[in-house]
Amino acid sequence: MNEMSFFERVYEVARLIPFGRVTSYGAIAEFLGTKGSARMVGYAMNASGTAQPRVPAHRVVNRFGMLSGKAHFASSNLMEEMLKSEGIEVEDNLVKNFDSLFWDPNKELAL
DNA sequence: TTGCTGACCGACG
DNA sequence: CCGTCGGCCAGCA
Repeated sequence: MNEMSFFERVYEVARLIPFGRVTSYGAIAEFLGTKGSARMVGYAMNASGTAQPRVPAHRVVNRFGMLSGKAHFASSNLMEEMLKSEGIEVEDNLVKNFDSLFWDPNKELAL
């Protein structure tokens, strides 16, 4: 469970996101120890489409709870639909109750 | 090999 | 308040 590439580590954390919860790129980056490299997390998500098992990239949003990566899904509305499917309310590309739904790996996992 | 890019974040004016 | 810029660093041409 090591020797994994940066991408795989991102996927690992992303898969740990509970159903109906969301987290941010920065939170994952911080958990991985590369806080300033939140962009890498997003970049990793870009390749998550080929990763297996599938990574719930739709549960990963930016710091404001905005669906910044929705444009990278198969359909522009797919991300929002998936979130709604989990009971997450989305309005104008923004996750409602983001503060309540926010899942911080640093806190929840807290090794 | 070097350089550009990027699903972000925080700081600065 | 709002727009702009730099930094972070792993992939890819």
